[in-house]
Amino acid sequence: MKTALDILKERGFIEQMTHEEEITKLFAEGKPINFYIGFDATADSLTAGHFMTIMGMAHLQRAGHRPIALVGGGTTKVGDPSGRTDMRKMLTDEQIAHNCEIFKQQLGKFLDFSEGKALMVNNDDWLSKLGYVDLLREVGFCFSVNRMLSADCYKSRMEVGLTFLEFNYMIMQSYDFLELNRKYDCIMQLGGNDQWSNILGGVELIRRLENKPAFGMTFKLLTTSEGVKMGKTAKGAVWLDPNKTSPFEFFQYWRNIEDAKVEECLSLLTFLPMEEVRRLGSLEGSQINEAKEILAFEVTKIVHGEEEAQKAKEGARSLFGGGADSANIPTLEKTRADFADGIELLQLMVETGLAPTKTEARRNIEQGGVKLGEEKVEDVKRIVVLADFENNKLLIQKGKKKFHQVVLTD
RNA sequence: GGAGGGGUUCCCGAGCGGCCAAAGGGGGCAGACUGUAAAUCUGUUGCUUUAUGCUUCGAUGGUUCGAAUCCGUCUCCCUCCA
Repeated sequence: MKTALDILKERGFIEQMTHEEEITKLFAEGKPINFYIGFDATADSLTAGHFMTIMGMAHLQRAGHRPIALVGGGTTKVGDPSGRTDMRKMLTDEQIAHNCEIFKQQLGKFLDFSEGKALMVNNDDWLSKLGYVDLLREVGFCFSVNRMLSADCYKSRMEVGLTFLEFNYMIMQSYDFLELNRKYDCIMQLGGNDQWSNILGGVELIRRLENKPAFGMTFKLLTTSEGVKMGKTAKGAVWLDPNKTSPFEFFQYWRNIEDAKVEECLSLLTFLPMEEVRRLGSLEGSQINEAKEILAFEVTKIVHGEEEAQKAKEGARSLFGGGADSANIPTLEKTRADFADGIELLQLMVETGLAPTKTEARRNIEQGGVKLGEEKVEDVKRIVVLADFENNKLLIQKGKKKFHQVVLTD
């Protein structure tokens, strides 16, 4: 009988764990385990980066364990220095509270919170109430500054500077674990591998203070083969909020994943059985495109629902397959009156977001990268007029993969 | 608190009175090659009404025909001392 741990291991989630033998035994007993993962509310949406972690939680929940999703309203006020070479921008309390609300809603889509099958907490509830001296006396003596400084998450900051505020982050996170342990009997903390030292802090704190077992595990971080964190683009993160990253863009992100990462992504980001994952991952040459499409579809389905995933898939197929059905690609609505005198193509490209500025749009045209429908645009000063539309639609293509359509609405 | 060093375009980093919209690298974008992949090669990379145009080199005030470059003030960061 496979334990939840076996499943996570088989799918390649696990990077490190604190007490492997004990953890293995614990899972083998089959009793529900209360575990937690924290999400700091640094932005107004979760990202693709969080998604993998959430999948880990979902697998554990499916196996009967109880996740505690912790939203870091309090820790965000401090700012995690892990993996950063500069200090985080300070957010206002209102922004943080706002972000927390959004995180809660989004998390609710991926985990089953009914009938106490999962819990949602906000560490601001207790961290903000801590008294400085009380905290120092309660947990301060458990932390060795020498050891903290040697922790990985602070190393990168030793040269450029680390503020006392950030230095305390580890203590805050450790305190969270202690609090959850006391209140909800939470005995395990998971997180991305960059959280390893923060997690260790909590595990050791509980073991010392409560004299009880506590465990930590970290998940592998998804990176491209160059080692760049996956889920990031030049424009920023790939968001789970459809208003920040449209389902179509989201789909395309995974559709364009590099060959070498297909199997890993299928395994970590979908619920497909492992035999299927391995079969798809072993496809070679252009056949691997089939696997990429399945990956993109499955991930989009989990995040945005089956309907949106289907639309994105069809939209992509028609665009790249040369079909004419462009119903599901990003659209800009315009009225006929807007085109009375025609509109500069440069202007339209900026409005659709295909180019950030007119200069950039001009450059794209000069370099031969812009198409109107089937026509390659040669003239930088091209004016778009009603006659360019077909069935009230006009497709603008920039480069090979960026499409946007303008639709006339009257 | 004292003494030094520094803040340059998305990032790193040169420039130290005109030849600077600012070297080089990274990243991005476009083109070629392809499989909506990777690698490679080429071009490009402040903005606009493309011009002997406009706005940029931490902020501000000055010197100068002319300042990223010199001077004053402010601000932030780093190192050493206390």
